[in-house]
Amino acid sequence: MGGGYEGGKRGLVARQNTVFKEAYNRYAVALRTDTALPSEPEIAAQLGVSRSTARAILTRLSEEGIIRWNKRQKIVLRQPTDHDLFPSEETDSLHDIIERSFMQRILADDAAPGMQINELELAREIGTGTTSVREFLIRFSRFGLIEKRPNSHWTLKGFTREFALELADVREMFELHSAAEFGRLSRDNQSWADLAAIRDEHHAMLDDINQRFKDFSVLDERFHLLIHRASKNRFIADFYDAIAIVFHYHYQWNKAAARQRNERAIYEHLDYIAALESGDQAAIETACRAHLHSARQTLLQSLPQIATETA
Amino acid sequence: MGGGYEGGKRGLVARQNTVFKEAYNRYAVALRTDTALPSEPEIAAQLGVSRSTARAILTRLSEEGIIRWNKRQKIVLRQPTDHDLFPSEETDSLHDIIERSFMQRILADDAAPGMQINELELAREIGTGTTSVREFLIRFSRFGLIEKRPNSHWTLKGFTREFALELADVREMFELHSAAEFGRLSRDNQSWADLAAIRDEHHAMLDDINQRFKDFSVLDERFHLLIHRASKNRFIADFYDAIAIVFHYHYQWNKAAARQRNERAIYEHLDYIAALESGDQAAIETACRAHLHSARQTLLQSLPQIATETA
DNA sequence: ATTTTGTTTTTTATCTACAATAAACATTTT
DNA sequence: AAAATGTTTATTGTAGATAAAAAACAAAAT
Repeated sequence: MGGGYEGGKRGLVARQNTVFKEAYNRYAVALRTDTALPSEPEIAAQLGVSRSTARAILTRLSEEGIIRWNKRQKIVLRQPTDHDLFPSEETDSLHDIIERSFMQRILADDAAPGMQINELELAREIGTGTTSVREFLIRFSRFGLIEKRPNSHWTLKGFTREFALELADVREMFELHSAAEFGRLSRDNQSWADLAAIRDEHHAMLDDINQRFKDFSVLDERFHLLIHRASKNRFIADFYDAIAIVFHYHYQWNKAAARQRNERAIYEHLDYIAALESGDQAAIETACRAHLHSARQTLLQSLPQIATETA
Repeated sequence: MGGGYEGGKRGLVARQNTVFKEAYNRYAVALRTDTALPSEPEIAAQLGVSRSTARAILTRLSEEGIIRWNKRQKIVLRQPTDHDLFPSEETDSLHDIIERSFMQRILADDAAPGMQINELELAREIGTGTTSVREFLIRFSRFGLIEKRPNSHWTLKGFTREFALELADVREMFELHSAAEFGRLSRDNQSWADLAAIRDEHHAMLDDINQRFKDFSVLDERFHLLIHRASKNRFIADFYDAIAIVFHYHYQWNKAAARQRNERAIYEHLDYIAALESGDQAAIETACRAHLHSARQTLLQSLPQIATETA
């Protein structure tokens, strides 16, 4: 018996076992016939879940005849098939479902700044309870795209020109600070190796730019994240997390001129990386400013042309 | 009948009518015998509540014999006494109660960094439901003093030296930016008048420093808030809101050397204000840096001497 | 003695319900 | 006609309940 890890229909149940299902899928696809599995605590650590969840996974694998399990002996009997896995709709965490659904709505063209957001309506549309939606909105409010008046509704402030400018200003302050800190890291710091690896990936992407320009945003995020981590400042790190999420969704729906824009950004990154590696603070600042300036232009150009915030 | 605005004991009821009670008190104390009261929408606007709540207030005032109410005619019959008002425990919003209670706990000496925070325990201690505590913690997490691992507990990161240094770094970046923006405001902007008023208040406080040094923190907050508003940047404004709350509670429990510290800060503010009024960007930067430097020292000295964050 | 498994307890995540509050609609008064 | 009052409806804020997931405790195996 799985001890409480039974399935159920969304909306009728206190909590979905998405952690279990997602981890089950992850573990199942990595199984190889005839191998022996490690101890329960080790499996739990590998998957990043508790031992209770790891045991639930083993229980189900055993029930499905994928492994033979007897105390310490856990042997893979057969390779799991696609049929054995949980469908992807059941493995997404509720938070991710709400986030995706909400971002689609607010980045859609008909979401006008000033529009009010209704918790119950949103919950019904997503097929979830109001508490989860509320908590999501509270967390999301730190990104500055929505705002609430107490005892009243949330208001969509929107992805406007004002928002983009305010975001760019803070981003520039933070990145100049972080880049300077990065330049001061001792040469045996792991970050230098990571930077070199990212540099090489930029070159590789450039060699095949026509095919790969769509992968740039992931690389871009990793690069800037690496720089921001050097500042060892939780406020800067948090802010960059926020930026990354907003950009992730924003650029997903705004792919105009991506190839040219990305190619240019790659060259700027390479200059920026060279400056960092030189350790020359003046050169770092110059390259950082140059890149930030064009990143700001890119951001402004990607905005819907009408959106101007209403007070 | 108040139409749903009946009282009840906390914990047995879906929602406390603190908005009503707080607004009732606020309105009652301002009443003057024999005056006539304005229309319902106007009362609602004065109090910053909905007309429904305003009507509930009028209903109760009428029931208590404080006013005579007949449609448009609302006449004050007698001055309300202290006995007519709701006790202060019933007028605090749940959010404020949780905030106060939580800040007391985490700034108490026995709250060690790394300690885990239990939602249910906290809710029981405060006498509230878990949902409200959860939502509070989510909102509070933006201040960087607590952190959560999903599906697991919150961890107290604590008011440590690392926290203070990271806070000070961001604060300095933001304030230098805001001060420069302030210097660029056109001379007819309202902020210049506000600044002059605050300057005068500094002088007044200095004249009577032995009595009034305890009021400095309120003035300090207003001064810096005014400067930050000049940047018109939501991220900067939000960050300063966070700082203000943290400082409010922190300095409330750390009053050591307040007189001398505050007197020095007043002089620095006056230099800073003079620089702003001069409009000379170099002078502004110098005065701003000088004040921020000593504010950082003050903050570091106010820390509990042991607290060093554990990874 | 330490690690692993077996079992129980604690805590979080989420749903639902309902009073407080806001907002909308309808009627009356100026 | 515009503004005020009267009435109804919609929405938010909070408590309480419960399954999932984590964590703690206990027994067994190396």
